[in-house]
Amino acid sequence: MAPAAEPQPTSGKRRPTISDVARAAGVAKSAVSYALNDKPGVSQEKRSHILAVAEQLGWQPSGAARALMGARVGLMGLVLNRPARLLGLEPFYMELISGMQEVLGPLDVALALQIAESLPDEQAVYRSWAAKREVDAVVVTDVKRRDPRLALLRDLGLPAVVLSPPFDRAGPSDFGPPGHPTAMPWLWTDDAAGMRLALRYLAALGHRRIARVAGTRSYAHTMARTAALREEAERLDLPEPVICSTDYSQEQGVDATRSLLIGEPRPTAIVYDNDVMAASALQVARELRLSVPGQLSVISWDDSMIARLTAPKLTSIKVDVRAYGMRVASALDTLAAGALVESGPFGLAGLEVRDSTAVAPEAG
Amino acid sequence: MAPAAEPQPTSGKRRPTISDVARAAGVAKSAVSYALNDKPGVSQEKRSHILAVAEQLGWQPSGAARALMGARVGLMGLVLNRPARLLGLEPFYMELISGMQEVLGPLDVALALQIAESLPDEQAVYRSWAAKREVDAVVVTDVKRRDPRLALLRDLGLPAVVLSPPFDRAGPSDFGPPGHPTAMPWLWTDDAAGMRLALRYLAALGHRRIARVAGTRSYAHTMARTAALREEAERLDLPEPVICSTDYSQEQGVDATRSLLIGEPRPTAIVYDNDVMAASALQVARELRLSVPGQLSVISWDDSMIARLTAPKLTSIKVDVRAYGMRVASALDTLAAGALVESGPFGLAGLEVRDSTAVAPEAG
DNA sequence: CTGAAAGCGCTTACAG
DNA sequence: CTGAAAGCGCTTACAG
Repeated sequence: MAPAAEPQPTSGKRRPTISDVARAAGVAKSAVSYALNDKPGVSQEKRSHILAVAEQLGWQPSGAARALMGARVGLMGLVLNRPARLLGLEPFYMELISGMQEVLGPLDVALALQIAESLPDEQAVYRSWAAKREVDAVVVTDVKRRDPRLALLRDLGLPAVVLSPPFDRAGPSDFGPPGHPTAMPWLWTDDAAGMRLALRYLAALGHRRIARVAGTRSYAHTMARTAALREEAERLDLPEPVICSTDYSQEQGVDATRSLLIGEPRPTAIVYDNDVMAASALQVARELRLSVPGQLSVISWDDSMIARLTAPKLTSIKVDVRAYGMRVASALDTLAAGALVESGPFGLAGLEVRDSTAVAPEAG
Repeated sequence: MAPAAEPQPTSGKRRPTISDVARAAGVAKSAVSYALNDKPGVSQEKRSHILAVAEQLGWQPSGAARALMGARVGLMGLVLNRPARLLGLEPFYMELISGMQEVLGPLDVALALQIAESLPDEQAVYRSWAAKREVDAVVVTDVKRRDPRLALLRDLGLPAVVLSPPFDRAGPSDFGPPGHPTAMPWLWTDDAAGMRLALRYLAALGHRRIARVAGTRSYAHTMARTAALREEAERLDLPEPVICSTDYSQEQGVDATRSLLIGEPRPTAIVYDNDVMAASALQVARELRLSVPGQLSVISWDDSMIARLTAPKLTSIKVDVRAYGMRVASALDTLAAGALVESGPFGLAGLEVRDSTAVAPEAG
């Protein structure tokens, strides 16, 4: 944080520059610059005098001038490319942002938030940010296979943290071997592990007909979940799970749930890709006179506040999104300082068991 | 949005400046500047030639250099000063932001988001932003009486949109008479009207013992709601409503609800200051074996997604937060352009009637 | 260790 | 209408 509330020298006046400080301290501009930036070139005595004068005058650095010199601008970029109407509904982002700010706030860096309507729009934002040096680094979410944004960011030389699992074991092309730091590290929560956990738990409860209401199909994290679901079902000798794709919205969640529940054979458990859809699923179950968890078990993803607001409360795959945000923020800071960061998974997925899951009806 | 995807001239290279454009076009730097900024001083012919060359070279303005000259920086500031852990829970902010971006995105301006831990921290952020010219204007929320931030922003000369109702009829001191545009306009949703609406509806259903679980007591909007509640209750000849203050969190909402419901006389209806607390109230009612809406009517505020996820769905005081955000954004843009904006209320409060309200038990 | 000077990329009076 | 020049606030070689 900036220094505590100082009385404004003379409000409305032009604010002091290093020339003013130099004049007041009786030294050269360069001496002031060295002192202020803690660089060699001034005696200890002069240094402290200059600092005192600067503080007394209420001097503050000009971000514009420093940015002109190529310094960090103290801003990280985040472009959200989901339809705006869905954003208010995703606690994930607010929690991510609040975790990021936990780290960035004390560093005095803010988050530049933009909402884009399309992938080209999002890329235009990156171009503009890179050209204007408006941000030090960006975070990229919802990555698709051969995502054009990644190549663009590399060309632009804009450091980025990619919030996505890699597409295969070997990892994406500009990914490098593990232990190889890069200016575009991938940092992901362990989607596959979360899915396996949920599936094993349901299987242990005797469920066999397990369905899934997934988010956007082309995202890497969706694909990671899907692959894990299929593999684990096979390993557990369960029938192939039915998967419905949605855009994460309440509406599509409701539709998918309804079609699953009126289908044959009816699943006894459904895993959802977010809390919002799982919560609306409860209403569909009620509408169809199916008791949860008696006749239908429901597992949600994210474990946001929503999972605790419903009745019954939702069993949820839990990721510590705030801690994830903090990790992402420190990666951004490292990149902004010109250093490199290693790719890798973040944290452990857990299962928060609440009241929406129970033994399968046949097994009961 | 920036122009569509152009192939990078030579990626990794130094990006072109107006000097490069001038050289390539065979004109003076000043001519380029005039042409690029659509100012007089170049012939039409040269102008279009310069524009073509600039585009061909992939020239982009340097935000830093322009900011040095005092131009707009294309960034609006929003400091959130609620505890970070509560932010993920407030759909209000995400909806406000998404509404703002609806307007700001096409203007190519981003939102600088900071989370502050305290009022002094928040003020430090404003000082720093003002000194570094890091934002063009800011939005201020959760205003208290004699809020020090307002005087600070005025002194700093940082234009601001204040998201709060005024404290009294005459309005705050730096508020000016209606119809008087200012660099610090107040824009508020009609809290008083929303509260009156809710109260009249409950009274019409026969409720008399009506309680309220309020948010932070010192905020102007909380006070506006409280005043409206008291006045309207008196007008309707109802007993004075009991009011519990909270910090908007689920936990405090639960505590307040429980203490109200085990108190004597027990209220037959409770109005909540947000959706989160109202949703958790349903769980307290269940815990105490009180049926909603049979024995207890519940009204929430905000009408976010949460109101539709609970069972029963919540009757909610509805404000079009996204539209509000759009209005706020255009006010910010006007201020950033150096013009003034009039203070005033925004939009109409409505009541979205769902399943959490019914006739009062005595009247049933 | 210190001081005068050039330069970052742009805008804007100021003479021609 | 055009061109050479100064300046925004800072940093950084470069001589003393």
